[in-house]
Amino acid sequence: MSFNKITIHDISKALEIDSSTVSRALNDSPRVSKKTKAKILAKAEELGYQRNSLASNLRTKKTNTIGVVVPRISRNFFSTVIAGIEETAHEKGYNVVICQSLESLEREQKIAETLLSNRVDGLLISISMQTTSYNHLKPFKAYGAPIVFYDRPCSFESSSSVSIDDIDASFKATEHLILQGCKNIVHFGGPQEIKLYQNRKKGYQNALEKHGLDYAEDYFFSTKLSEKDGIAMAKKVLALGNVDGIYSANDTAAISAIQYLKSQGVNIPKDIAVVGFNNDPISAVIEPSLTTINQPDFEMGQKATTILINEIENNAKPVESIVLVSELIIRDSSKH
Amino acid sequence: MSFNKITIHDISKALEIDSSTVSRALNDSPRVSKKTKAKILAKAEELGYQRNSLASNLRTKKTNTIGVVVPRISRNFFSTVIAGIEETAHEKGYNVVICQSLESLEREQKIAETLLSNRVDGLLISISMQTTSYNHLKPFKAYGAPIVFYDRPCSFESSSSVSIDDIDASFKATEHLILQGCKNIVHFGGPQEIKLYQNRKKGYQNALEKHGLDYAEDYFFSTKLSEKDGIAMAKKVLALGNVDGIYSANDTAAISAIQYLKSQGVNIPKDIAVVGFNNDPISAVIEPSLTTINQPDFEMGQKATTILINEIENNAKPVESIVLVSELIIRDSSKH
DNA sequence: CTGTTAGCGCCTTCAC
DNA sequence: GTGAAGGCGCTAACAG
Repeated sequence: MSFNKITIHDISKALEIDSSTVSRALNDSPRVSKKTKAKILAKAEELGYQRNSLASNLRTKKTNTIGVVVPRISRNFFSTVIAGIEETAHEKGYNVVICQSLESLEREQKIAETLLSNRVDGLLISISMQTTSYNHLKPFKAYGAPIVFYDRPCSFESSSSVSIDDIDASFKATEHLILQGCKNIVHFGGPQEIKLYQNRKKGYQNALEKHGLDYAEDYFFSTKLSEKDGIAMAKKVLALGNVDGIYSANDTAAISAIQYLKSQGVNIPKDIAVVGFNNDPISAVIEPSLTTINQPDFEMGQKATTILINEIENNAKPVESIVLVSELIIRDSSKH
Repeated sequence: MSFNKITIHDISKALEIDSSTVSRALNDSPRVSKKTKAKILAKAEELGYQRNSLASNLRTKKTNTIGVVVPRISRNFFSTVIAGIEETAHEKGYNVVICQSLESLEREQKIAETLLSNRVDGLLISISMQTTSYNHLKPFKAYGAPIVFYDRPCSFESSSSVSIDDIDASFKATEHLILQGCKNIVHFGGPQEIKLYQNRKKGYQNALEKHGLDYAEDYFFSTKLSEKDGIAMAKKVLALGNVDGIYSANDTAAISAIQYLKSQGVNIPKDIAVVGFNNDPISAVIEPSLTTINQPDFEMGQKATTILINEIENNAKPVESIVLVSELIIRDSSKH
């Protein structure tokens, strides 16, 4: 098992050059002559030297790594945010460590501990649905590692957060239906313990109010975001009889609802117009009649990362709360 | 900026107990009396001590971390594999670092370098579509860090690989259509530079051959796996006129094709039966008429991780190639 | 430009 | 059971 574990000292010995010079050369320091630099790099290559970042990071107290905590990578919304995070991070010379909390506080706590013990320079986190206490995040601040909350804002000490204006997006969506002439608009909502879904409901109510329409309890359906919810709700819609508009806070539900309604002979969007979130690129292909709310997800990843790196490198103070705005993609306005 | 950077020495001083004992206590060594252990843990808590894994990993030459390279986390297939990987890894006390190559060799190389320099104990990798040379993986072996290839096998030195028997899955899918009475079966294939899609085509051809059906070039459509391919292919199917079965190597394409065909008045599965891959849980809801091939994706993640950890911990020699088998989920066999 | 010295925070012999 | 000493691999003063 004589494995190849070459250190700068091996290069140093082989060349009879001090290890500190070797270190400088490997870090492309300007304080080493081109000639020796070349010699060192050649020898490193020859011996199959592989830098040990653990040692280097320990010494410099910097890992150039950002920890990212995400509820679930498989959700298209989040994987797009991650893409934005990675783009900006790599651009600025940072690595990214992605961890899934799976909406579990316990996992989130464990993740936080590992990330901190591995001394990430900063943390980007979208807290789990279960998270109500933030003790597991305090050590980061105590260590001088900034935290930026994305998507799910959170009033925790002084930390930046980047999120989407959900009330505004919902308001736009609902108003769009109203302006098309809808009078009986149903809202497929999400779990009301979550701020996000509270806000979406609020935007819906605001739009109704502005246009003099009444809010009715039985026009609000709470879903658990499962795939089958759409169908169940579509059935309720049919039972109500007079529904002419649906604003869905969840694309999965909206799509299966449309599918079901169509199979029952309902004409979408003529009979019932639908607005939902376009979190899945495939939904546009599958369901072109769905007017969608386009969320600035990628942009959110970029923005959050930019803010975080600024706090890491320049000790910038938190910007508190940045809110991004969604836009409506209207594919079919031929209602009525 | 007086940040809280407590080390074992701070605890050591505060308690007048040597740092080596503190270290032992924090690692729950049996060679420390319960009493001092309790005292140390209490003090650690009190001072807000946070372990520095960089130092500890540097010293022990073990990170208890597995590097995972995945082409794209947003693909449902891969995120399920990752779920399997994480389950097994965490069970056995390992952390997981997930990196996306985005099908780029250049990124894959950079990722490999960072993972190795951070001294992951082993690597799980599904190589990018661009990858043909494996020089970036050699240093892992030189370092004694085992590699396990998952999903996209790869003959690289002696390394284990876990993959799915694609020929078998395709054969089953096609045979299922034949046994239902289909005679003119089209295959929606993937890029033929990729082994996976070659194999899927081969399984399709094998089934035709076994049942005495001819393979026709114009019944094979090569897709680039984009969302729009399904519709384009559905149009070709209609142009052919006599197609009564579709075996799709890609669920996205299959679903949009079905949607399009239905919109053109085709009865699925009566007129044309379809079998595709169920890589997206939503597809089952959206398109219940799609008979699906259920891939052992989660299982693959678990298996690959088990093998890797075994190689890491017991220096087990590679098992070369493990092949997992898919099963068919028949939702509607009422063809004709 | 290069070498000397010291130490990041932790763990692990080896003593006692 | 606990302490003393040394070093994992690298880098950052400080010299010269």
